[in-house]
Amino acid sequence: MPNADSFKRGTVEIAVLAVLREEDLYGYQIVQRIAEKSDGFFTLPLGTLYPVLYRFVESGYISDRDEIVGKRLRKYYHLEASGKDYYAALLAEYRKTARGVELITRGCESDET
Amino acid sequence: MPNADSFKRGTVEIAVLAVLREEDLYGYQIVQRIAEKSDGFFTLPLGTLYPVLYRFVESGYISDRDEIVGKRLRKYYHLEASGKDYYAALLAEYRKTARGVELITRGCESDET
DNA sequence: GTTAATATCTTGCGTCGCAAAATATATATT
DNA sequence: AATATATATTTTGCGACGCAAGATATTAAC
Repeated sequence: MPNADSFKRGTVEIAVLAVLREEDLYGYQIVQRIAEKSDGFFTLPLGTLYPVLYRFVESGYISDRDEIVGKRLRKYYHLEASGKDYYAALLAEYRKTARGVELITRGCESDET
Repeated sequence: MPNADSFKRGTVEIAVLAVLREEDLYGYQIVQRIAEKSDGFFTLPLGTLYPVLYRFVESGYISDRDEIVGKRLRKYYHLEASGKDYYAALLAEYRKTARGVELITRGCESDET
């Protein structure tokens, strides 16, 4: 196997933006939502999520606001217009790569001799 | 955009193994063949290819033999049985990830408001 | 004879997913 | 009441790999 995370490069960004398209969410919730929607395939650890969120905030793709629930801080993240554009570009690029893989593997299915 | 190579992580291995499934090839030829088959999408530089080949030889997935053409050395690479298995595993894993992306982006198409 | 294509190989950089750990509150178990 | 588990944010540092860049040498084109 290649490194387990090889194929996931970039898909984490797609996943985060995808769930934020639907609703503002806080970090912990983002992880859960992604796990649900991807049928348990993407189970990103928080150490993966937060750096992505910070990068996105700095890039202006998302914004954050604090809410206090009980004594607990929740930082909600909101997808901005530029983030939607970025998401569209990412998704297009991912699919282009996926098509490339299909092309290159055509006639080389793993079950052929 | 994410780093241009993000989505290509791991796909280079798939591409190399895919073209070697069909025929023994030498390095320079592998790059050309991959470019043809992928319709120009994968244009891997030789600095990317060779380390992959060396890794594969060391893993036993491929073997190499020298051939002298004129005064020029050509190192042909041959896919071994374990390499075929590895290829099958890789491709399955890639498609699993691609399905995950489709799931997570379902209902979040980039053209929706 | 000079340029361009062919061919192999090496060095080093940057990115990013993740493990691991630190910190703190809330809920459930006993 | 004490303990364990779930909730929640944050930081540090590692490892893998695609690539740019460059070194070296042969062959073909002009």
